[in-house]
Amino acid sequence: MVENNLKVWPFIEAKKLLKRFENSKKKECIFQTGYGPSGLPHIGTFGEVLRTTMVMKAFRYLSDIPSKLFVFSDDMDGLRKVPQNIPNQNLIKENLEKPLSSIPDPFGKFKSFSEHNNNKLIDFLKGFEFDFIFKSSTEQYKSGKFNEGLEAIFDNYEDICNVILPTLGKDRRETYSPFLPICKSSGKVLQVKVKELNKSLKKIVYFNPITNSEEDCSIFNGECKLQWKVDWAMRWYVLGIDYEMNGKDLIESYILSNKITKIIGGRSPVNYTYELFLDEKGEKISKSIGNGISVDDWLRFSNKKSLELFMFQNPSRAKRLFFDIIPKTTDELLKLKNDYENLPKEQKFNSPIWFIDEKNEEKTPEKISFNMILNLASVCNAESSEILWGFIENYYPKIVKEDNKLLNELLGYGVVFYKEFILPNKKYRNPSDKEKIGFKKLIEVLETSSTDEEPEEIQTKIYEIGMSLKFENLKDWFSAFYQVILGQDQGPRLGSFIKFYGLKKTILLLEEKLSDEK
RNA sequence: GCGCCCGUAGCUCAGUUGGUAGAGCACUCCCCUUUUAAGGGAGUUGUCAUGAGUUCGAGCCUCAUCGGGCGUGCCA
Repeated sequence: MVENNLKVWPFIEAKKLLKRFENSKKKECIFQTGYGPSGLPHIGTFGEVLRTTMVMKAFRYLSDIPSKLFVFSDDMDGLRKVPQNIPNQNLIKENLEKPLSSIPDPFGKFKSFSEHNNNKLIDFLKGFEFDFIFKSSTEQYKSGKFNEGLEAIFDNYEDICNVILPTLGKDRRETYSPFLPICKSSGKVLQVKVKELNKSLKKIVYFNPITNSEEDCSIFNGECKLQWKVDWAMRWYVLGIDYEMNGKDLIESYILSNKITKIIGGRSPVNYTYELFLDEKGEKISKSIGNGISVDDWLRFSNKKSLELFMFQNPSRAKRLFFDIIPKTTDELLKLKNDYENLPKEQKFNSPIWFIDEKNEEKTPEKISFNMILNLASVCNAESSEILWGFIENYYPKIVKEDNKLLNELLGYGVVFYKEFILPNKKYRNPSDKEKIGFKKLIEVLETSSTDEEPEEIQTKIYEIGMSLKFENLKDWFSAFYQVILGQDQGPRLGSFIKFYGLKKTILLLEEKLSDEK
């Protein structure tokens, strides 16, 4: 059997699901990932959706059972703190503790804060062409779709409390309730003790500190929501979730939700715990601290596929997420892509490429690595990818631009890298009188040169200027160009540089530096 | 205190079911060079955190110790 050779983690996960379906009458396999819309989607959200999608892909290969992915937004949750990265902070402050879907959009574009963030998430995920169905918690509650599950929780109220209460601290134990009523006068999510269950009317009775009176509310149709761990269990139960992964920080929550699911007669999904992302110092990445790097950061310096590769590798191992791994991962991607074609068919399934870029249409010349491109960008004033392309073409004369879309893309990232990290750190020194004469001569020579000239010819002309000025060490003449004109100690071969940078542009650059001098 | 994860070359990390320790970067040398390397080739680098145990054989399995991270309140 081919299946025995499928050893990468998404296939191992998919096989667990196959086993689950052996004794099940279920006709559909549902995957779920969760998202808290109090902030914008971050790299953890992305990783979870991507990795779940990879399991789904493996499952679809192994099984004919239809499958779908729910991306569930907890937009019924009360907002506890004002996020620091948004406008109209006062507006949010006035609406704290209300469900996210009842808080106005501080950006003024949508009906609510959560709708804004939900839309950001959907756009974000669509940008990666994920195949998913979005689910809003608020919508599920208010439409009554959760009623069946809410009733199951209500009917097992005591058993559930007996599971949760021992895990809570003393203070919280006093106020805990699986049901959190939504205050009818203030709209806030109330964390209050339930005094009584009205079993015939399916209502809860509680003391509302806002109105200072005893009130009741139905458990149905969004009049109250469930506390998180119970909510998770109820959601598995009602939506029939078969697979959900979570970060290591949620292990305890999963165990509890698992117990609750059993109590209400459900079956917990197959679960996979992935490790958290760490920053450069080895500490947990957190949205509020802002350490580590974001999806956007990554995509400024490399492509989506490299980020996907990073997410594929070793989810069960804590990984440090900082800038240096971007070029590294990109080069691994290039290598894997180049190797993929020659893999025996059964080995292809174990390659990350099968999961992230099965068609694998775009490849790069074997000898060119992303690290090399970045080095190249840092030495040759890479203001545009055209300049980089010139150097590459010079080195690999047979290369055809139209056939190397991916390479071109990478050159673009090289330019970004140059502008971001190299350009701001440049230090230009003033030329000596002798060097000034040399540069003026160089301008004259370039002005009379044809644009057809080969790099070698230009190189010879520069060399001759150096000779005519009798530099003690000819190297100093070339160094002067790097230090005065390019703002760095070393650089590319000048003949090539001027050719690819452009004669006219080089003249302008020289004139600019000569007149800038103070 | 308890639970889980991690500790492999100077740095960042791979090491599949136990079978002679690997890669990239860095470093050294050579090639290429009418100044250079961004390139090509060769080379150096390890008490696999420590100590014991199981085994013919341990980076991998077991136990203990040390060091780091996360969880163990609330919230999600």
